[in-house]
Amino acid sequence: MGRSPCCDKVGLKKGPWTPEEDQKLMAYIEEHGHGSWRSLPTKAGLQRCGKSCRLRWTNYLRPDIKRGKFSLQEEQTIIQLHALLGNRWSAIATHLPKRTDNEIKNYWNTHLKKRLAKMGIDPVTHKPKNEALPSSVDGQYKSAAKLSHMAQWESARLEAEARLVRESKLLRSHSFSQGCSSSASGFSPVSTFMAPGQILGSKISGDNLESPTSILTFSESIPPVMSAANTAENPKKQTIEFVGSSDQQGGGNIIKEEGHYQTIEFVLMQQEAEGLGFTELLLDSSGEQSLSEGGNGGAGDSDNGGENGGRTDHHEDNKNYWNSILNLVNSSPAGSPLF
DNA sequence: AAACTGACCAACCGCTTCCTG
DNA sequence: TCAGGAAGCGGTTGGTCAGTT
Repeated sequence: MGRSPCCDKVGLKKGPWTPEEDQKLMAYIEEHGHGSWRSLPTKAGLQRCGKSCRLRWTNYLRPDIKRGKFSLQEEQTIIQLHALLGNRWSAIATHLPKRTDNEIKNYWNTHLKKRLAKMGIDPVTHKPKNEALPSSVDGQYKSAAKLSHMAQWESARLEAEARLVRESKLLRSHSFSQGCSSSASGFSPVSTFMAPGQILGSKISGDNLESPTSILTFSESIPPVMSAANTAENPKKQTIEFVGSSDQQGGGNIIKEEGHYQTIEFVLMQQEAEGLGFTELLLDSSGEQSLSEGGNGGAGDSDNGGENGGRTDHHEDNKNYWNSILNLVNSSPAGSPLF
């Protein structure tokens, strides 16, 4: 595209931020908001480029950032979401409140990726490294298909969320107010994972805005992301309803394709029937056994009595893969290296 | 005590996407 | 519809520090 680097101007400082610079930036944003990042440094009296200011603010100075070690649940969430979404750090970060995409990315690269690699799991594909990719094993395909559907769904949903946020900004700026068809339960139509009202890391309070392209309607608010405990202890009725027409992207992937709709509906019905949360559904990719069932999943899981003793086909491998991830995180205190 | 090594993470770079005129 | 600017995003780099030799 040939865009000129924003930090090329002479006199602009690079490198680590000093406490004084931090102070200036925070003071300015607290008073004026960030506004245009490009013009901010001049106004705030900083010898930095706008990009650097934005990064410093979003990754470090923002008051709603949680720093420090990742909890067990956060690790679990990252691994699961990475399996679904790949390196879409910002998308993953939307499900980890108070964590930045940069922090998650760093944590993945320095901790989680290595753990998976040492387990013999390809951190990119989340498959055992020695597993031949083409496989005709029925169960594996089913699992893969299910995951794939969920990934598509999640991907489309994220795009819809982004669009919704943009629309909400637009609506606000035009003082446009319109009745919202979302249920009075306080459900924010944007997320199956986030806390109600929390959109892409920011809060939209009060007004439940409706996406013109797709609406996910849940009978109740969905518990925060990947809260296995929440979903397991408190399985809630979840129904999905797509309303309206699709546009050219995002949610259209789902709404246009009847088959996907039905798949999602089916999966959620199944989930509901089994009392499983999304986490369990994901982890229990074979659909045969819930990982959250206490303690059976240890190293001895593969010789779990009964089925075809000693058989290690792809189906089994696939199932055990997700078991192993959860066992890994569960058996390892957060922050203590396993290997 | 010094040199070396590896882990960690803040910050940068450059590409992509979005927005606006 | 298009071009250019602004912001977002993910990959990568480089500085710092702790542990080891």
